Amino acid sequence: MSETHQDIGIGELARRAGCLPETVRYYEHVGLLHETSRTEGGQRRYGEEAVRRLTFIRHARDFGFSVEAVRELLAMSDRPDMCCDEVDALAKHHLEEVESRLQRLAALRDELRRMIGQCAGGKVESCRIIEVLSDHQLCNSDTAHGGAHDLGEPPAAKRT
Amino acid sequence: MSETHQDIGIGELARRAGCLPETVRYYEHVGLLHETSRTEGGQRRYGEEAVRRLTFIRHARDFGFSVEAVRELLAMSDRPDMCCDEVDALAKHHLEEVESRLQRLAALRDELRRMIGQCAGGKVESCRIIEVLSDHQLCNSDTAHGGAHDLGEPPAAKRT
DNA sequence: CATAATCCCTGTAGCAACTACAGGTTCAAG
DNA sequence: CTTGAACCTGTAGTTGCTACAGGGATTATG
Repeated sequence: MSETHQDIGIGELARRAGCLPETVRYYEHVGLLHETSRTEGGQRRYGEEAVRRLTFIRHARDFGFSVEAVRELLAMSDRPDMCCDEVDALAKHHLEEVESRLQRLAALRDELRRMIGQCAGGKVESCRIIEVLSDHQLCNSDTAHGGAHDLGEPPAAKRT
Repeated sequence: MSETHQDIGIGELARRAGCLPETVRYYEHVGLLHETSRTEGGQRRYGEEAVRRLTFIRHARDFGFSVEAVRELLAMSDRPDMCCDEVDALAKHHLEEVESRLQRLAALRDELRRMIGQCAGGKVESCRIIEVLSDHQLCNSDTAHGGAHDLGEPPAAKRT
């Protein structure tokens, strides 16, 4: 029966959405979260609406939507009367990207497997892995893993 | 019959390995490429060895190896007498990461497809996509796409 | 009421792995 | 000798946060 209006702090908000207070301030900074009311001492206070909005953001991010895409999704969900074609288009576009990343990642996996499978375990001198990395010709160019830049490296996600 | 020693510039080197001069300087800065000889005017000159090394680096990066991993691979390929077990281990570890990313990406794709498939195309108000993003309960928690942080967003790769 | 234990504030710097300038120098061709 | 391309260094931007530093606010306890 408490906490119905603007009575939770940034830490509690973050906890409820599964992120850190820093992330909340970051979202405010980049405009995904509106500025909220403050206590006399200047500390942010939030209500249920903020919890929903932040949860939406986190969830969309979990789905791999970029912050820019989330901004658009939020703008759309703020206008319930609008036709959801744009939402649909955004999601479909995102799906295409995910599928393309999947394909290239799968090709990469195959190459890695092949490479590892061919390593006989001797000296580096004759290591198939080093060889393949040295010479592009040696790998299956059909499945062309044409660069992994956009299939993403683990950005070292530490959860405290 | 020319360019056998140290007679190509940074631009040509970059072109041959399929990257930008800035990238070459970056690799030198972080120690993947050794410092090279300079002209009297201070411009870098490279030879075939640099081309091979840079190609190796780019190829390993294309395979998704981090710069740190590439550093290790380079160190190993610099000692041909060593046993290639470590190379093998590094590649296998990388393969595992790729496979785990693949799985999560596939789960994500399934969720996206489901979400999009359920969108009936009316108003945002009743859009299934917005609903799913708003409420985690609505998505298939079994295939738990537990956060896409480490499956990677396109880092906005613009090729000029 | 004092004090300690948390919380929270702003602002800045850092991560990966580059890319993109700005403002100046050098090189190669004509 | 002059033009224009290539090159130099150094710094700032990108994405999406995370991690401080050096304070102030709030809350719980003695």
